[in-house]
Amino acid sequence: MPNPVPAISEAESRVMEVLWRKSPQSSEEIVATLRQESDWHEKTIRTLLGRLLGKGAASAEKDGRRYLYSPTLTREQWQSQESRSLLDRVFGGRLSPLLAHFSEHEKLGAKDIAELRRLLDAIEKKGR
Amino acid sequence: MPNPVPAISEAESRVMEVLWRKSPQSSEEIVATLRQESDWHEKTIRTLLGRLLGKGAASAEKDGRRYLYSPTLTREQWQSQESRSLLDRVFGGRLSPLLAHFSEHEKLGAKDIAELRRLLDAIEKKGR
DNA sequence: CAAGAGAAACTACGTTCGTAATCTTTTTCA
DNA sequence: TGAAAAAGATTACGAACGTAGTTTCTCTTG
Repeated sequence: MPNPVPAISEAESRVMEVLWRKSPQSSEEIVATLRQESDWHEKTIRTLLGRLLGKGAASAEKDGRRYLYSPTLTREQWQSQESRSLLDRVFGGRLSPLLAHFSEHEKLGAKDIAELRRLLDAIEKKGR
Repeated sequence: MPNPVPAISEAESRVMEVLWRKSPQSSEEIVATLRQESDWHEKTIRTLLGRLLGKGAASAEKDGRRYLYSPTLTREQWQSQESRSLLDRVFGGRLSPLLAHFSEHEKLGAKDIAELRRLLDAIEKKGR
C-alpha cells in the first residue's frame, strides 16, 4: 500500500481536480487552466503543485527540460477519505444519520429520491 | 438571522459535543468531561472554550463567580454546514454521487440498506 | 484583612494554509 | 556569448489550529 497521503487542503484539491481531468500535464498547462478557473496568481498555483508533490499526492517525471505532473492519489481515494472523515467526525461513523439529516434539512426532490432508490436496488443486487 | 458562525475546528467540535449533550455547564464540568474523553490538558480545553465564545458558537452567562456555557450553534446547524461543505467541495454539490460512492466503497449491510429504504419512504410520504 | 485557590484572560509557539515574491538554474535567442 | 525568459526551489508572512503556560482577578477562608 503506497503509504497514506496526508490530507490535502481545499486549495490543493482544486489543483488535483485539474490533474484528475487530464494527466500528465506540464505545469504550464495546469497554470493556464487554473488561471481561467480561479483568480490565483501563477506563483500560487506552482506553490500548491509543489506541496502536492511534497505530500505524495502527485508525482512528476522529467520530460526534457520540464516536468510532467500526474495525480498519485485518485479522485475516488480522496472522496473516500473525505467522506469517511465527515461520517466519523460529524455523524458518529454511521450513514443513516447522514441520510436522515439530508432528508430533514436539505431539499430532496422526487428525482433525487428515485435516483437513490435505484442505487439501493443496484447495491442490493450486487451484494447478493 | 444570528450572523453566520465561522467554521469550527475539529478540536472545537469536541467541546461543542459536550455542550450539546448537556447545557448550560460550568467550565469545570466541561473540563472534567473532556479530561475523561480526551488527553487534553485543562488549559487546552479552556482555550478551546474561549475560542468558541469568540466565534459565537457558544455563549456564557454569569452565574455568581463562574460562567455557565451553552451552545449557540446547534448540532443540526453544524451538521448541515459540514455536510454541505463536503457535498460542494468533493461531490460537485450533488447527493447521488456521494451515495454512489458509499455504495461502491463502503460496506453497506442489508440492515443499512433496509434502514435507508425506510428513510426514503418516510421522506417521500412527508414530501407529498 | 491577607493569603491562597480557582476561573478567566492573555500570551506563546510550532504547524498548516492561503497567497505570493524572490532567487537560482537551465535554455534559448539575438 | 551574453542577456533575457521560463521553470523550479526557496523564502515569506499573516491567519487559524493544536496545545499549552503565565498573568490577573476575584471569591473564600483563616
